Amino acid sequence: MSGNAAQEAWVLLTELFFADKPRRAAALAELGLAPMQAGALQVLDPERPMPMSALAQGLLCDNSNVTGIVDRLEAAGLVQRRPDEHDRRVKTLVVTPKGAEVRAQVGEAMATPPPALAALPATDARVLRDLLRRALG
Amino acid sequence: MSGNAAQEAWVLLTELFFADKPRRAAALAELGLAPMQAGALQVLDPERPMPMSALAQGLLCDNSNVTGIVDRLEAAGLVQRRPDEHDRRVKTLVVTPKGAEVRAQVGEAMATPPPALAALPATDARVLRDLLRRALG
DNA sequence: TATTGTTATACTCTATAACTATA
DNA sequence: TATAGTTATAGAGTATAACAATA
Repeated sequence: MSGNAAQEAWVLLTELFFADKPRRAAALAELGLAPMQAGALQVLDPERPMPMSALAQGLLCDNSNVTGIVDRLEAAGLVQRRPDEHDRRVKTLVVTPKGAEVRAQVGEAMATPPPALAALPATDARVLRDLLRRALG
Repeated sequence: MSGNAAQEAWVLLTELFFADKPRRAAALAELGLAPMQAGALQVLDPERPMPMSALAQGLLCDNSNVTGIVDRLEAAGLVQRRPDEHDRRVKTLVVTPKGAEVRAQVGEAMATPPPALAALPATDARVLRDLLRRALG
């Protein structure tokens, strides 16, 4: 069972992610965001308002969870609920200018690789990136 | 800023992890464990009892968080608190036989790579594993 | 005085089911 | 009937500060 390279790689990746937990938490705390609030901002597109249900799908969670998350983003002035023009059951989420700013900061913080990756020789980094592009492509 | 291979790789890895969230949640739900309970079981060593504080360190969280997590593991019969022999402030955590069983199941579930990784050609998987081994030392 | 583990408090996230208003 | 979003409820994790027992 231990002669599986993909499995070993996955375990190593899990360790890499877990070790990065404090850095992510600190970065989000500095922006005043809880994890799912940050995730929601990333899923939302400032240029393309989307319904609550689309956000739930993007966050891989239930519609009912999204209500509270959006409540808090709205209270922070980062997002607004707007009635949909065609279906009056739907509420469309608009990212405010301030929300777009914070969103960019979140994106930057989350895209910063942890030390172990940042320290990779350029060749290795490219090999890794290309391999992942192919795998997820 | 976008010409950074390590950064792109990190973003792809984040996506890979995020997409795997439902699978992990389902696997743990089947074992009747919440995420941090599963993490605690992984950090604990059935052969080497450790203090609460060591578990907190392993979980990268505060001592106060561990109290509740261990309460629940103990209620489930997976772990026991035992007084330390040398320092009466310390409580030592012992994994029960049932705990060791569940721990192994958690380990197996978490080591299962997501589809995108499992589908890698053997050569790619080895390249990835070796690269990560080097990066994480 | 410092440390281990607990308690208290307040907030966030999760899962489920019931509810409303629309369709 | 079915769907979008909300509400209600209960459990779980988080951060912080205060606390008791022990060192």
